[in-house]
Amino acid sequence: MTTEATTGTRSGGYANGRATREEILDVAMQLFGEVGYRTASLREVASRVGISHPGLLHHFSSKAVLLAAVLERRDEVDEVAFEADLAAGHDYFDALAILIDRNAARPGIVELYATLSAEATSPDHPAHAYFQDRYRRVIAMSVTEFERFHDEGRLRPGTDPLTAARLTVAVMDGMQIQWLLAADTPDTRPDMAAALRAHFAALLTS
Amino acid sequence: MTTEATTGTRSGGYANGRATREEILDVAMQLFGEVGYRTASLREVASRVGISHPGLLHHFSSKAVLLAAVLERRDEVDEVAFEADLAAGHDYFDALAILIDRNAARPGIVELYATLSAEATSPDHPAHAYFQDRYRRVIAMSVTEFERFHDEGRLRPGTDPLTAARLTVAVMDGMQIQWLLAADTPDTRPDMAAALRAHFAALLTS
DNA sequence: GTCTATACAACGATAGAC
DNA sequence: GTCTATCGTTGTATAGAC
Repeated sequence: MTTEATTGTRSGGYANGRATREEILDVAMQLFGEVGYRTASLREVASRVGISHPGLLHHFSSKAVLLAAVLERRDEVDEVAFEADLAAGHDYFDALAILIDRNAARPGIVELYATLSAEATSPDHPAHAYFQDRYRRVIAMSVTEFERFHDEGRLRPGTDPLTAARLTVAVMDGMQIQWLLAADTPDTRPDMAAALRAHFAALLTS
Repeated sequence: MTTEATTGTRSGGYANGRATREEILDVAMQLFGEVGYRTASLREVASRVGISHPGLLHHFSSKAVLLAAVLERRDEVDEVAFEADLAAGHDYFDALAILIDRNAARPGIVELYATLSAEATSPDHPAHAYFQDRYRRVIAMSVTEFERFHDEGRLRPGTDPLTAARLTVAVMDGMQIQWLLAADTPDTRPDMAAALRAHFAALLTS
C-alpha cells in the first residue's frame, strides 16, 4: 500500500502502477499494429502514455518483454471470440474462416503476427518459445478435428491428419503474406477465407 | 584505367572494385542468413570483408540496396537450378518439391526469405516491390501449370487454377515457418517436401 | 573510382537520484 | 514508480586522401 486513492489517470500528479501497465499495453498494441514492432520505438510508446521511456522500462523490462505481453493479451481476446463462434454452432473449420475474416479488418495485427512468426523462428528470439507453444497448440487442435473427420470417413483417403493440420496452418500463414503484400494493389488481393475454404474442400469429402 | 594488374584480393594493397563488390555480396548473404537482415549491421559486413563501412557504402549506397543485390543474386542461382530440374525431365510440381528439399539444406537462406517476405509486406519496405514482383511471377507460373492440368481433366473438379496456385505458394511459405520454428526440436520438425506433395495429391487426380 | 575518417541523430538499455 | 543523464550501437551523410 504505497499509494492513496487515485483516479487511475496520470493527471493526478503521480502514477498508479496498474493503470499504467494496462495503458502501456493498449498503446503498444495500437502502435505495433500501426507501424510494426520493429519500427515502433519505446520512446514513442512512452510518449503516448505520457511517461519517459525508462519509466516504461520499469513496467516491461525490455522491448521484447513488452511484445510478449501484447501477444498474450491478443491471444486471449482471439480465443474468446473463437470459442464464442464454436458455441454459436459453427464447426471448427467454419470458425477458422470467420477468424480469418475478422483479422482481415485489422491489418496491423495480421502484419504483426506474420512478421513476428517469421522473426521468432530464430531460437534466440524473445518470442521464440511463445510461438513454438502457440503452433503446437493450434496444430494439436486441428489434428483433433481432422481425426474426428477421419473417423467419420470424411477425410480424403490417404491423408494423414497431422499433415492435414500442418497444411491448414501453413495455408493460413501463407495467405496472410499474399494478402498483406497486395494491400496497395487491391485488384490482385486474395480472399483469405475463400482460399481456406477451397483448401478444406480439397481435403474433406461430402 | 586507374589500376594495374591486381590479384583480385585486398591484400595487394589497393582495391579491385569488381572483386570487392562480389566479396561484399558473398559476406552479406552469409550474414543476413545467419542473423537476419535487420540484425545484421553494415559495420559487421564491412569488417568481415576487411574494409570500413563507408567503403562498403561506396559500392552499395544503402543497406536496402545491398539487400536488393543479395536477393537478385539468390534468385538467379535458384532459377538456374530450377530450370535444370525441368530440363532433366521433372514436371513442374516435382521440381518445386526438389527446390524445397534443396532449400532445406540452407536454413539461413530459408530464414532470410521467410523473414523478408513478411517484413516486406510493408509498402515502404525497401524490398516491397521486389517481393510483389516475385510473387506475381511465381503465382503466374503456377497458374499456367494448373491450367494445363485443368485442361487435361486432372485438376480436382470445382477448383480454380488461380486459387490452387495461391494455395500452393501459401503452403510453401507457411511450411517454411513451421520448419524453421522446429529447428531446435527436430522430432517435431515437418518434412516440407512431403507436405507439399500431400497438398498436390489433394488438388490433382490420377 | 576506391576508400578512410569523422560526425550525427535515433535507438534499446542501464545507473542512480528522488 | 518515475525521473535525468548517459552508454554503446545503429544507419546514414559528408569531407577528403589517393
